[in-house]
Amino acid sequence: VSSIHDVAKAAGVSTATVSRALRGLDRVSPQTRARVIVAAEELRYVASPTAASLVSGKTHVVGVVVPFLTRWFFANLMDGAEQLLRRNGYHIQLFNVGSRGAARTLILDRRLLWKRLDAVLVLSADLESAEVELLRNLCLPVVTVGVDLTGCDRVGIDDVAAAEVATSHLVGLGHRRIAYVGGNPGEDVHMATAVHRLTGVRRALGRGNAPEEPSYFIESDWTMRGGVTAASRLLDLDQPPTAVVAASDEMAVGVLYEARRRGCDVPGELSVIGIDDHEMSFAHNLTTVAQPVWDQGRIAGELLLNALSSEGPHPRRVVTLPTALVVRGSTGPPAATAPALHRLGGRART
Amino acid sequence: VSSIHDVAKAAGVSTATVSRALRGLDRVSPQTRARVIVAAEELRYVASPTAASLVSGKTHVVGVVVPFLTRWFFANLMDGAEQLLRRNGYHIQLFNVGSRGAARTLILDRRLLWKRLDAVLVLSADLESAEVELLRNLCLPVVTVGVDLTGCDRVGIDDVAAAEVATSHLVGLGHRRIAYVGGNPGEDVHMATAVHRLTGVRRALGRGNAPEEPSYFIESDWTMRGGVTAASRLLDLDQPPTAVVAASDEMAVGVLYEARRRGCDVPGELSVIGIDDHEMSFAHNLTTVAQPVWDQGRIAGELLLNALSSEGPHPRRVVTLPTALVVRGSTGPPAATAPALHRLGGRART
DNA sequence: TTGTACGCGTTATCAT
DNA sequence: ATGATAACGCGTACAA
Repeated sequence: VSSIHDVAKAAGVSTATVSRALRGLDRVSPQTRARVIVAAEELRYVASPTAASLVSGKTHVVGVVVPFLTRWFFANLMDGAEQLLRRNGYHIQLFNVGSRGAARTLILDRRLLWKRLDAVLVLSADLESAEVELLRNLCLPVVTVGVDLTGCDRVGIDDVAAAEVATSHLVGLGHRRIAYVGGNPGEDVHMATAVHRLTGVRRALGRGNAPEEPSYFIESDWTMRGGVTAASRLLDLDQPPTAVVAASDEMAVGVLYEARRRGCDVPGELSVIGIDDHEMSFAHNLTTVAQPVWDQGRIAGELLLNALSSEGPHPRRVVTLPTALVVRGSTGPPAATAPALHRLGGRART
Repeated sequence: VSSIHDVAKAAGVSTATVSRALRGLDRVSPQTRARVIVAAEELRYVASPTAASLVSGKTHVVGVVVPFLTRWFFANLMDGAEQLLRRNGYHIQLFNVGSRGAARTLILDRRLLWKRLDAVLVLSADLESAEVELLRNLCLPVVTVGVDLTGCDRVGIDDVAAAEVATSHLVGLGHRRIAYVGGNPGEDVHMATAVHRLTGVRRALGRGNAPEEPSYFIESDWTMRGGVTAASRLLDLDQPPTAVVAASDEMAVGVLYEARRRGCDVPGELSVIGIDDHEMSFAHNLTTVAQPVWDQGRIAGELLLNALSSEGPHPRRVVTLPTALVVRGSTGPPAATAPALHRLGGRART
C-alpha cells in the first residue's frame, strides 16, 4: 500500500533516486542508497510490476505452451524450465492448450498473449499454423522442445535414432516379427515425434532385414490405455508379433498390462520395449530408451534466458541431447517354438 | 503495435468511446460500436493488459502454489483448476515451491506476489508460517486444496476417513498384522495429510481390535522409491506384516515392486492397499481408495471464481469430496500358515 | 550525484 | 451517447 512517493518522502529524496537506488543502478551515493533501502524496507515497499511493465515494456513473464500438464513427460519438462527461469527472476504463465482436434482445450489467440510476455516456451506442442503465425508476429524469443519451428531455438532428442535403437535391440535379440505401437500422426499433438519414431523403427527393420507387416503397425494415443488397446489388437492376430516397440513407456506399460492379463509371458512369449525411461518403468522392469526429460526443460530455459539477455537477432541454436538404451527384463530372445495364442473371444477393441 | 488512439482516430471517435465499445459497456450507440469494432479488428488492436491493470487494479492473473509439478496428484489438480480459470478469462501463474526443508526450491516472498495477482490457489502445499502471513497481507481471495488455512475457502477429501476405509478393508479380510507406510509428517509438504491418514489407520486398527506394532509404522517420502524403502524395512522384520496400507498409490506400487523382487506373493503372502487411484494403479492391479483429484482442482477453481466475482468478504466455504474403495487384486485374506520370510542378507536400506 | 517532468496505454469521472 | 482529461505508479531523459 505504499508507493515510490512514500519511500521518497521517508528517505528525503526524489522518486527518481528511489528507483535508481532500489534497482542497483550506479550514480547513487552509498549513503543515499542505504537510506532509501532502509526506508523501503520500513514501508515494505515493492514496486508495482504493472506500472514498471507499462513503462519498460518488459513483463518478466514467460509463457509456457504445453499440451498436457498431467503427463509425466511434460510435467518434467515444465519442472526443468520453471526452476531455471524463476531463479532468474521470470514468472511462468501457463498455456495448457490440450490435445489436437476436438479435444483441443485452448486456441492460442492474440488477446491471450499480446503484450503479456517477454518470451514463449513451446513444450512439444504441435500448434495450428495460425498459432505459429501469431507466435511469429509477437516478435518475442521463442524456444521449442521436441518440435520444430523454423527459426526458433530448439532442444530435443533425435527421435529417429531413439526408435531405431529400440528396434535394433529387438532385432539383435533375434526377433523378426516386430510390431510398433505409435502415436497417431494425424490427430495427435506429437505429430512430428510420431512420424520420426515411425521412421526410426522402419529404418531399423530394413537394416535388420526384418519384414514390415502392415498389421503390426498400430496407431494409438500416447497413454497407457492406448497401449492396452494396441496390444489387444496385436494379440488377437493369427500371427501375433514376438516383440513390440512402443513409442512411449506409458504405452509400453499398457502393452505389458494387456499381455499379462491374457497370460502371455513377457519376455518369454513377447518382448516389449518403450521409449522415455518413465519414472515408473523400473517397477515394471521395462526395457526402454532413456531420454533426459528434465534436462531438456532446463536447457530450453537456458536458451530462453540467453535470447532474453542478448539484444537483437541471434543465430539459431539447436541442442540435441543423447539417449541411451536401458535393458531391463521385458525383452529377451524370441521363443524357439511357435508361440501360444492369447486371443480373446470377441473382436478387438478399438 | 496499434494503441487505442489509433483505433479512435480510425473510427472517428474518442478513446473513451473505444474503450466502452470494445468492452461491451452500455451507453454506446450500436452504429458507433460497430464502427469501433471494425476499426479495432482492422488494426488488430488488443488492449494492453498492463495498462489496463494499472488503472483497474485487476490483473486477471491467478497464482497457483504447488509443491511439485511432476507428481500425478498435483498435475491433475492443476489441470482441473487451470481449465476452469482460463475459460473464465484468468491466466495462471505458477509458483512451484518444491518440497520442505533443504529441498525447498522457492520461498514465497512479497516481491514475488505483490500487485501481480487477483487471487491465489494453494494446492496441497504446506507453507511456512511467514508465507501464510504474507498470503494474508495480500488481501486477496485464497483457496486451498487439501490443506487448511484458517479463513480460506477449502476443498479436499476426508483424509482420516480415507485411511480408515483402506485399513478397515484389510481388517475385514482378517488381517491383524497391518503395517502403515506413510509420509514423514515432520519434513514433508503433506504434513497435514500425513497426520490425518495416520490417524485414520490407527482408528481402524483400534476399532478392529488389531494391535499397533511400532515397527510396522514406517515414515517415508511420498514416492515409489519411498515405498520400496519402506517395504524393504518391513520385509526384513522377523515378523513381517501380512498387509500394508500405503498413504499413496505411488508408495503402494513401490511396496508391490519390492515384494515382487523378493519373491513375496501378493496378495498371497502380503496384501497391499493404497490411496488415490492413480492412473497407473489398475495396471498394477492395486486395490486402493479413490479420490477425485481432477474435480478437486476444478472445484477449487470454482470457489476462486466465486470469491472473485462477489465483492467484499464472504462466508467461508469448505467442500469435502467423497472417496471410494476400489477393490482390485492386491488384497486378499491372510495366509492360514505362518508366511515365509523374504529377508535380504544385509541391513535394511534407509 | 540528484531532482524535475514527461510518457507508458488504459480506465473512469465528469461535463456536454 | 460522446468527449476531454485526470489518474494509475513507475522509469528515464534531461536539466541542475
